[in-house]
Amino acid sequence: MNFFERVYEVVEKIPYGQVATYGQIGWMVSGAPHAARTVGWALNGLPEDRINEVPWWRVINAQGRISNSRARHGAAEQRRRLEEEGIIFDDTDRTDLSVYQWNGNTKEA
DNA sequence: CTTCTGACTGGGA
DNA sequence: GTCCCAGCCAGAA
Repeated sequence: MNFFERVYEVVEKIPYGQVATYGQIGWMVSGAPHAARTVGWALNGLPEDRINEVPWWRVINAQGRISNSRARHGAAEQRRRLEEEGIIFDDTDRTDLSVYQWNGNTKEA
């Protein structure tokens, strides 16, 4: 299993209405505290056919903001999807991680 | 093998 | 609060 696939699997486990940070994903898949960049890079290589099955839009940075400005789909679409899930954005386009951040557990919150 | 880059992060200005 | 700089991991050239 490649690092990419592991990232995708973890992202797929993010529950509806919740988000996870790149650093969090990185720690879960590789155990490295600073693998966040690699996670973003992995999602950057996310195949188009997996766009609909991997909730990449639930992955944001540690600041609670969207960093995918350079991504293909853009931050606008990501924000729109998150808002549809009930996630509220601040005036500075930030979310409250203390409320929406995924605890890493798929079974119980 | 070495070098570069990236949807990040944290600290300092 | 925002902006800029240096460091981290994993893959591609």
